[in-house]
Amino acid sequence: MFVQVNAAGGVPVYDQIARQVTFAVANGALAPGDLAPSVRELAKELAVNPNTVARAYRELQRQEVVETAPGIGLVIRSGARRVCQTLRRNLLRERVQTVLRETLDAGLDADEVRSLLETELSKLSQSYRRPGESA
Amino acid sequence: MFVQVNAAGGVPVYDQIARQVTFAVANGALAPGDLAPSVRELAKELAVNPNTVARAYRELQRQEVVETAPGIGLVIRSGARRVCQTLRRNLLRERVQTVLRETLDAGLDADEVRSLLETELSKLSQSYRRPGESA
Amino acid sequence: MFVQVNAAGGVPVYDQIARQVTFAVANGALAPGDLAPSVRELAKELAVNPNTVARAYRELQRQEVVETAPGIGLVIRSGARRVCQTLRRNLLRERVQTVLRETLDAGLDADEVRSLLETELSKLSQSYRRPGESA
Amino acid sequence: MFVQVNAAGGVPVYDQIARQVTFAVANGALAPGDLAPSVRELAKELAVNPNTVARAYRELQRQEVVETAPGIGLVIRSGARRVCQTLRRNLLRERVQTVLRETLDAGLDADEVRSLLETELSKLSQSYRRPGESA
DNA sequence: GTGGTCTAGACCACC
DNA sequence: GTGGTCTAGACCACG
Repeated sequence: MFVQVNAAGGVPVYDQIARQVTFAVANGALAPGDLAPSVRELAKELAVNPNTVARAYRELQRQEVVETAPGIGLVIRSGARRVCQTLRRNLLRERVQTVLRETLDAGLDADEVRSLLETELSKLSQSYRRPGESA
Repeated sequence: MFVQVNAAGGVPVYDQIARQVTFAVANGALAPGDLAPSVRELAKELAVNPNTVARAYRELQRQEVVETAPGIGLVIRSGARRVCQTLRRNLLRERVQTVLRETLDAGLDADEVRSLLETELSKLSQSYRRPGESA
Repeated sequence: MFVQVNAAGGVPVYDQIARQVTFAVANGALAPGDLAPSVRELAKELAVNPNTVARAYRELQRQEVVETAPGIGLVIRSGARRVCQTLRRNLLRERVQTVLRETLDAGLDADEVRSLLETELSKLSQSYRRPGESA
Repeated sequence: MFVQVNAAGGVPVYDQIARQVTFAVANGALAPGDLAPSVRELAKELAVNPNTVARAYRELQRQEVVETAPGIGLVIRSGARRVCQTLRRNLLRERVQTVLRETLDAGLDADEVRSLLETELSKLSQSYRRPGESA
């Protein structure tokens, strides 16, 4: 499955779930018309309270990513891919801005920041050549 | 003064204070032997409860950045500069890693991440050429 | 319950609570995976402000004894037993060294110290054969 | 000089001074009729606020260890030696009891405590064969 | 004047 | 229900 949660770290579980579903749609791993995993199934798999999964889906519904198909479940909406790509772009941009602001607030200049970023990026990007491959 | 807090944003105020003092020591704006701004004074200046400032200082004390001189105030410890530089480096590295991991998890490849970072960095770094100048 | 506080004596209440929980984990009275007594419950039982208990738990969290399970409570971490045994050993050793140094600074020689310790220990140890029995 | 203070460690400075003078009298290093070091002189030597030294002497006066000899200074009173030996005994006994209670509260049994004490005592007592010799 | 501790009570997010 | 944060204000010891 494409979703995994990390209870520690302060990030709300429902948020992690919603975000990962959004990313999956943006990537095409979930396509419009597909059924999203059921609340019970996903809750069981993640060892998480069903309420938590339900809340994640509620967010996705509000953002027009999924819709309920009565008697069937939750399906990915037709316009979801574009929506999710936008959500993803805005989310990432905001996160990037925050962390860049932090480095500049700390007193580093732009080139020190660039070198820090490149160092860490080259370290990390190796493990991500084929994301999920080893998971 | 070198510290300012932002009530919104979810980051605890006591954390913002502690971090900014740490950065000030790392930068040399506060030197070992100096008295840190008093709890009451800083609380008044930031329009924040003294307990919140006290909590920030408690963290700094635990990290061996300041020590209490009873009846005098809080003084920057002798080894503080190195400690703060280490703290700053580790903090920034961890934040950078987190956000990079997020972008890669979202399905971007390394070059897309590079371009995103460079775009945002060049936008931001202009305002930081002389930090505080326009504030 | 395994914790009781003594308002007099100068020892901070939050410290007494943290120490006693540490000892309980070291003894096995609290095992990894267990839920620590809730902040509100413990505060009520000890007739102490919830903030004070929260502060004690904050210390324990910093020492990696407990971790917060959001919406659930505080759980004893997996490595906690070893950590607490180490904390206990270091704490006691330091306290013993301090008091021994005091006696030697006071001008007593080693044998005078031994006799003082044995006198007091035999007086006290009787009440502790079955700790809590007479309480 | 027989007095030295340690600002860190939480023990009030005035307390450290008073206690060390008490011990010096108990040992005979200061004898009845001797002049105690003047407030200014001692304050300067210890790099401490004169108020702090004054407070220490106030305590000693209250405990009938010293008395003011107008125009001369503070002298050790005639009965001081016995008084100081009693003070010392009570102080040490109380400190010893406290730490023993802590070890027993921590779950150690009497023999474990004995072994802990003996280990630390033999380590420490070596440096104290001739106290102050290397200072 | 300084910091440290504690109480009381509010509000938030999460489950 | 849970913990986390913050405010408001009191009291203490120290210098």
